[in-house]
Amino acid sequence: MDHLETRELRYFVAVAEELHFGRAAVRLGIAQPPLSRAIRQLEHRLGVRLLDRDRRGAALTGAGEVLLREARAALDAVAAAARRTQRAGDSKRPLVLVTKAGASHELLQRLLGVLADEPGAPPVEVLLCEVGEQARLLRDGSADVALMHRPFDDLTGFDTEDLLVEGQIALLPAGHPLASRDQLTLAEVRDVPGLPIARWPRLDGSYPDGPGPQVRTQSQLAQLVALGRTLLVIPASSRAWQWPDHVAVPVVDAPEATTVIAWPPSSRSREVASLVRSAAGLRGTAPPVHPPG
Amino acid sequence: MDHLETRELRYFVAVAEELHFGRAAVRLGIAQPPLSRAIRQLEHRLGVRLLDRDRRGAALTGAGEVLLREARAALDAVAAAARRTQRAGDSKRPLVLVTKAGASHELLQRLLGVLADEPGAPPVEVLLCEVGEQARLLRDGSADVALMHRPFDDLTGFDTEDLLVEGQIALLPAGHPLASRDQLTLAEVRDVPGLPIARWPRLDGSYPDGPGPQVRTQSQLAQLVALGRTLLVIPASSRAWQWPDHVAVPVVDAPEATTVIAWPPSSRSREVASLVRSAAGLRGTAPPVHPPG
DNA sequence: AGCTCTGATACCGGCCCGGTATCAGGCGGT
DNA sequence: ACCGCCTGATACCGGGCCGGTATCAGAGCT
Repeated sequence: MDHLETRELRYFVAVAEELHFGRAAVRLGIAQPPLSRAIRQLEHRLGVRLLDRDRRGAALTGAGEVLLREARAALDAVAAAARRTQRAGDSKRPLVLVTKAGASHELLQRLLGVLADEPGAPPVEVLLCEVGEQARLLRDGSADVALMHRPFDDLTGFDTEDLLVEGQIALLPAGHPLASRDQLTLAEVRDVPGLPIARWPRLDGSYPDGPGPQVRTQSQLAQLVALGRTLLVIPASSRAWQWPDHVAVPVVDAPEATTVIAWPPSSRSREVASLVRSAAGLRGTAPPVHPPG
Repeated sequence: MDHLETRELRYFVAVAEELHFGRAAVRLGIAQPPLSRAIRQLEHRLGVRLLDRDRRGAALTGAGEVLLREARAALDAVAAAARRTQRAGDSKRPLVLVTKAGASHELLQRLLGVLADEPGAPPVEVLLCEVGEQARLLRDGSADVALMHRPFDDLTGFDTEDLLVEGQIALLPAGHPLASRDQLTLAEVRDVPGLPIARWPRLDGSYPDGPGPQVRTQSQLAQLVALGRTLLVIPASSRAWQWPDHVAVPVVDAPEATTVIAWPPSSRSREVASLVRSAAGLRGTAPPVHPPG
């Protein structure tokens, strides 16, 4: 058996995602017949049936599901190789640090402040992304390091260093009965009448069933809270993006949220190591969870 | 910029490892001119110089070193995609568990025993490898799970579950003065006259400098100990491969060794999950470190 | 039956990969 | 200084494979 080419993997991923040869071909910018042939060759090469063709499209076999998952990871690795190599070519390129927009704002500010003061520190470019995108940007080489949050983000496959452990708060619309409380419990927050928890898209882009509004970005979420349509429980440091119409109330029994700095285990460059060291130096200097007074 | 193909990565890795276009071409089974052209195209495509050509061969640039590391990881991921897909095609294929030959022998025996008794457990094929090979076999899809040892093995990029924490022992030639001791300390074991620590090959195949003998396999090592040429400090459970000519003495202040079960984060199949669960069920049943009596 | 939508097949042209032959240049030996 | 020798680079050619167009085959629907 000789080696797979990324072209074959890209073609397969397109078909597996569209479950339709014609649409996949359009997405790839080629015609349908060569695509059918390529998939057939791939199946023959691997000796495994990947798709069950049908009059109304195609369906993944068990092996096809495995290959879809593996192929995505492999393509990310190849893309990462290209991106990281190109960035290694630019001498004195900045490191890219990615974080969820709005999360861990104080920590990030302090980190950037420390780096600005240190003469030897590498320049850092901050890339803000939406929820759940950090892992992909880190995996495919678009970013060098990420601030992520345990237990919310998927940290598998990364090296991490804990930076900050904090409690969580409920973010409520100002004026809501619960907003005047000093503290809340998870049981009180769950199933609040008229304030269902918002629903995030799954990895495949579909939404779970439920009563809450569908959201895709944090600004959508922030506005929905301000409009009195939903509430959320988030790490205390996310208060940074609190609106005037928001009220934050500590949730005393919520699991602790840990902010970590994460990087791909393969990229152990001096610059990344230095950045991680600077970040680790901030550990234990968490601001108080409750506002003073 | 369009996409890299694995062919280009394989070619580059060959050249980067050989540092010689001619030898790399032989290894790849192609002629030298197309290889030179392919590398040149790759450099042009990435917009980065990867190799400094020279009258006596080639040398990696900084970007080249990055690409070598990344390309190896990417090629492993692609190979893993192929292997895992093929194995997914065989219905009721056994899971492959890889471990260092001789390590954690009792734990492995107990694990296999438990799995044999459980009716729903997946069949397991055991693959024994040499030191440091587990990570690669796991990464490239040749194995589904591995028994590895912290802090000795490189666990980056894998999900793990701790199975067994144990002390370490010194394995000495029978008849050596230290062999009659009840226990030893690291300081005593270090720099024993006439018993230098053996040297293992680095990732690139070269050996570090030092007085000890060069070894590549555990059986070489075992024999060298029996011959009175070296000593080693290993987890207590590795006594399983103790020879009659070996004597094991606990090293009281050696760092603890943890046996973990590891698997690629991408392969979260039911079978792997079930195997990990069975293995985790053995936790805390470590045999005593000191032989009874 | 006929339309439509699916993927499969047939065939052809162009590109790119890989081979052979050759070149260019630095180094070492006598 | 000459000549081999080794390095990678260049030139050119042939074939295979990829991708395009045209067409087929079969099932569901009206």
